[in-house]
Amino acid sequence: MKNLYQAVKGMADIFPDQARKFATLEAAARAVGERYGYEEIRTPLVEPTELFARSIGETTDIVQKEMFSFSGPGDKSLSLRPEGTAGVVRAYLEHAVYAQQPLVRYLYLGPMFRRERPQAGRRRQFHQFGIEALGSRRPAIDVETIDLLTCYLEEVGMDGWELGINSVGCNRCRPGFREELRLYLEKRREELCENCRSRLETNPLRVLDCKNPGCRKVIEKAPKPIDHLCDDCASHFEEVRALLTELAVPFTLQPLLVRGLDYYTSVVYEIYGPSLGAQDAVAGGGRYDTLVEELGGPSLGAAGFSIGLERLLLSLKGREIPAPSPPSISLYLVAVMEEAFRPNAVLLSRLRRRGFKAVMDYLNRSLKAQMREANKRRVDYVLIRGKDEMEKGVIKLKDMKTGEESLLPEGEVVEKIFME
RNA sequence: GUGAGCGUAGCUCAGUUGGUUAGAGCACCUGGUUGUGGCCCAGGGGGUCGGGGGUUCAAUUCCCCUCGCUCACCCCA
Repeated sequence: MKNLYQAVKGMADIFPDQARKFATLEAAARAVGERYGYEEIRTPLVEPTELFARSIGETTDIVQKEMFSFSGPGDKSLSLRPEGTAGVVRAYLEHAVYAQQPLVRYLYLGPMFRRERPQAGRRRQFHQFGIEALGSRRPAIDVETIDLLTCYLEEVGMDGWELGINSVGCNRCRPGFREELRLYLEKRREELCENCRSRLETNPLRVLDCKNPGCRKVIEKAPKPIDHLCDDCASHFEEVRALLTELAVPFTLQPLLVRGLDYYTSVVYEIYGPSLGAQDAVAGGGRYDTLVEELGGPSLGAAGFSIGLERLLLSLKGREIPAPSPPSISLYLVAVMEEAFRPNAVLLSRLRRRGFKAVMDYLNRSLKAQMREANKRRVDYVLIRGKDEMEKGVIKLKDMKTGEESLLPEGEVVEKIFME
């Protein structure tokens, strides 16, 4: 058979094997989130393109070339969300949550979309778990989110991660720094890659992040944001580091760390995973103290992070990821003859409602084939109903581990299983 | 957007220096017990060798184009 259709490039089908793992990561996210007081919020997958352009930044790669955009009603441009923060802040403002609660903690889970060329650890549709704390400027909130993140990593069994942090300054100190950096880079313009030359005009901070060897050399001696912080930013960053140290959360200062989303201010950080190769950033986050106001809301502090589930799974590869729910006793119902099919179907429903994991055959297969299937499914018990059982008004219960069989009235099946 | 690699069965892959019915392992189905699983045995289904064009008596194999996938750059989760 030839396939008439195939999945859109970069959009993966997630089959049960893999879906189980996602479910586990998601369950852990909610569990850890709850302990820290973060509650789930679900916002639309589609938002006005302008929302993303305003928040993430007009000049960022994400906005300039990675969004799935299309025209909605009234020719208004809409986009599939490339990240989660913009939508959460939009919802927060639209419903004036700030007027009801001075500090809110949100958690979100779901697919994000970016139109990049797919490769290891990168899909066009990928999944993130994210956290947003809106309403406080205290360094302790930054630390709370980082603490939550590292707690989550521990919870899902990841080790070998590294936390890199930096401060990129706020609206007060950044413009001055940006200009100083721009002047410095301008002088050595010839040594920069083409990409960085255009960044010079649009977003000079991004040059610090360039991996091009030529640019690296220029960057070495470039002014760093951390040396140009205003007093507020400097003391904020100091407090964050002090608290992290006190909590024994290991981190390294990375003066060149600048995030690719423009809304970040002050403290930023990334988690690097082991054995991830080129795409080693598993999670990223930071503070965004001006975004809420820029989107038309009150002036208040906020911080958050997001973690990529596909990448987390990649760095967890080879590791046991526990099933999200404890396995229950499993049964397989065998009908030896057509007349047994209906009573089995009825019993099947009853057993399921009693909490058993139970299935039966719907392909009119032979007894042998049904037994094979039961075995393949590794069920604990098989219930067999054929001519003999029908006549005697009983059903045969077979313990697949021991091979032991017993005849008993249907009503006693449940008791019998629990007794053993 | 740029570069590289790869497309043979559901999966993992062999093979064809151009030549009749293209193979293996796993998976799937049936049977070996008139009503019983695993192991074993026997048999079976399933491929226009990614698609199109060219060269040739003959192409899955050679050439060209195209599509798809993967990886890397870029950027990010």
